[in-house]
Order: sequence, then C-alpha cells, then structure tokens
Amino acid sequence: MSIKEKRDRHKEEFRREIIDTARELFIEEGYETFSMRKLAQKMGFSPTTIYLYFKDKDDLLFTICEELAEQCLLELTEIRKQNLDPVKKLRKALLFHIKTGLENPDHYKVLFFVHPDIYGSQTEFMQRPSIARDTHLAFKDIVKECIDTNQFIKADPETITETFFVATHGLIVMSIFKSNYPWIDRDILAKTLVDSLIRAYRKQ
Amino acid sequence: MSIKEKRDRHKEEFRREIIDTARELFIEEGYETFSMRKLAQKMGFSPTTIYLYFKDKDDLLFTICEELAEQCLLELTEIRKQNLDPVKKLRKALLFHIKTGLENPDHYKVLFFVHPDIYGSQTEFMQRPSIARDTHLAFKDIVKECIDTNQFIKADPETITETFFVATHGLIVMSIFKSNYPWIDRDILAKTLVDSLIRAYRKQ
DNA sequence: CCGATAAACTTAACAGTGTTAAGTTAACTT
DNA sequence: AAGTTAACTTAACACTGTTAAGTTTATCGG
Repeated sequence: MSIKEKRDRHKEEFRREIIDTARELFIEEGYETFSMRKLAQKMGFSPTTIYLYFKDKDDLLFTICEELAEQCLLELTEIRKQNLDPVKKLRKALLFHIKTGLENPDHYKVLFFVHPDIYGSQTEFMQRPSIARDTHLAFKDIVKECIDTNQFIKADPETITETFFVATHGLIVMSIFKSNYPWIDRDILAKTLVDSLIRAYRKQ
Repeated sequence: MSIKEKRDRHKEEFRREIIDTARELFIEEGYETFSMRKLAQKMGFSPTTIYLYFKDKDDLLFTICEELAEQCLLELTEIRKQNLDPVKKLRKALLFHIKTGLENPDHYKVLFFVHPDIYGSQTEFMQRPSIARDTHLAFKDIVKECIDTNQFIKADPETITETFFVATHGLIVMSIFKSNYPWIDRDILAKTLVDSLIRAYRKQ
C-alpha cells in the first residue's frame, strides 16, 4: 500500500503544482487571456495532461479562486469573533468584502462570472457545504447580532444580508469592469455606500 | 449624386438588416454563444462581409445594445418630466433601471461587460455625448431635485447618484449571472434595496 | 458601347481556443 | 518475464474572431 500511497501523494503534489502555476499565469495574464494551452506550455506538459487532474478550464480556475475565497472567509470569521460593536463589525466586514474584491479582480470575476449555476437552489446551496455558503452565513450572523442588540430595526436578516451583499457586489463589479469608474474616489464611494446601507437599518 | 445617394441608402439599409438579424440571433442565442459566423450564415453572407459594416464583434453588439439603452433613456426622461414627488420619481427610476436590466440580461451584459474602457476618464465621459452619460445625468437631476426640495439631506448629488447606481447594478448583475440568486423574491429585494437607499438619504 | 475604376463580396487562411479519442511509453504487479 | 495499469502525448475535432488577397459586379468617363 505504501507505493500506492506514494503515487497518490505525488499526484496530489502535481495537482498543487498545476494550481500554483495556473494562479501565476492567471494573475499575470488576467481572466480573458488565460488559456489551458499557455498553462501547459509554461509547465512543459501537453495540454491534455491537465485534464487528468481537472475536469475542465472552469474547474481549474474555480479551484484557484476558491482558495482566495477561503482566506477571506477566515478573515471574516476573525472579524466576527472580535469584541466589537456589532454594527462596527458589519461595517468592517462589508468594507473588507469590497477591498478584497477590488484587490483581486480576476479571482472575483471567476467566482461570480463563470460556473453560472454552481449555487443551485437555495436549499441546495444551504445544505451543501461551500465557502460561498459559509461566507453568506457569516454575514447573516453579524446582521442578526445587529438586530438582536436592538441597534437595527426588526427586519428579516436574510433580506438585509442579500440587500447589503448585492449593493457591495455592484460597487466591486462596476470598478472591476469599468477601469475609470466610479468617477468619485473609490474609497469614498465604498464608505458612503456601506454607511448609507447601515443608516437605513439603524434605529433612530 | 443621386446614384451615390441611392448606394448610401442601400448601405444604410443593409447595416440595419445586419443589426436586426444580429439582435434576433443575439436574443435567441445569448451573449456567450453568439458568433459572427452564425450571423453570417443566418444572413446568407460570408462572415467577412459584416466587417465591411462593423469594425468588429464588439462594435456590432454594442450598437445593438445601445439601441435598447436609448429606449430606456427615453423612458427615464418621461419619468423625470412627470408631475410627481421627486422622491417617488427617483424610486420609480431606480426600479425601472432594475426591471430593464433583468428583462434584457444579454443586452445588459454587453453594455457593462464588453468594451471595458469605453467610458474613459470622467471629463471625457462628460464631454462626449453618449447614452450612458445622459442616463447618468438624468438620474443625477432627479437626485438634485430631491435635495433642492429639502426631502433629501444635503449631500453631494454625484456621490449619491453613483452610490445608488452601483447598488442597483449589483442586484441586476447578481440576478443575471446566478440564475437562482437572490434566494428571496427578486421583486421584494429590488424594492427593499431601493427603499433602503432612499431611506438613508431622506430627512427625518 | 467599351475600357478603367471603384465598390461589394468571397475564398482561404492565420492564429488562436477548449476538449477528447486513441495511441504510446513507463512502471508496477503477479 | 508477461500482463496490467497509470501517466502522458499525438493528432484531431469543432469551433472562435479576423484579415489579406482575389473575384465579381456595377458605375463612370470618354
């Protein structure tokens, strides 16, 4: 069994090597011009070899981007655990979401613009463990905290979470795809957006 | 000159024919699978012919989508002229923006996800006449009206306009690319988002 | 009416893309 | 040593957008 184990480990290592080289190429080339053939050439292998380790291009790119999403989830969990005012935590979390998106435009593109139906239905999404699900739940928990501590008006946490998410998502996406937008300063718009959203749900 | 005019008119007509056929194909195929070769085949021409009327694929698709954007601008101008409470007008305009995006996902994709730098810098964008510019200005004017009639707090109209725009944009984009999102009802989320944004800037 | 010019359109090709069936080489098992 | 299996490659399919060069067609001046 030791030999089989060794082979398996080697296979794992090679998979990692593909991921790492792919990430490099992906970052220097960007989503639009990344190609399986370029990756294969960079690795000194034939393009078909990659298909022995990944189902297809989307599968590979998604693996890369999920690793970034995982890091973000960790950071988000960190924010959630901090001994801070829930509203301040929410603000921090939303601004962190925006910051991460803006700093990793290509990763963000893959996470939200390829694999169109990876989410499935809501129940599917909520049952199957995924980083996207856990991130959503982390945000929702902070929102719940805001309501439970009477700082937010009584409203459906799910609705608030989705409202906040799409709004921040919009800022990221617009900034990523239109290089000169927003016209006003990015950071100011980010803060204004987040503060506006919070103000709409804050009591008094 | 009459013959030259006739030729020019014919050329115009043929251009229109390409646009109309392309829109048909574009709507039935969607952005991802629309191709110049399919269009040429549908028209009974060689693919190269299209390049005599349009610079490239993006140019053609953008022309199609700008026509929809033009219609929307007209509708928006209509709303602006209505004898209504400015805040109600703003609400109507924002909901109309969302509705149009959701009803024409492929057009929306082209308008915001191809031609990444058509906008240019803010001054360029503001000087060169374009539908995007006029739409932006139309929204901003409604926002100004809300401030001038003392219904909105005193804040920079440009900042508010951009904040509102990216937020609604986010809802549209998320709905378009993730077919099952949002989990809660689309229309409810749209109303919640718009009302939240307005609430954040409304006096009292 | 005829030859020159210009416009309209096509053929064939370039340079790519993702992906797969089939074949080859190398390593391990019996 | 022979058979099996895993790893990897070759060659091809079926596409994509785009362009240089060639052909057909129609208009214009003499």
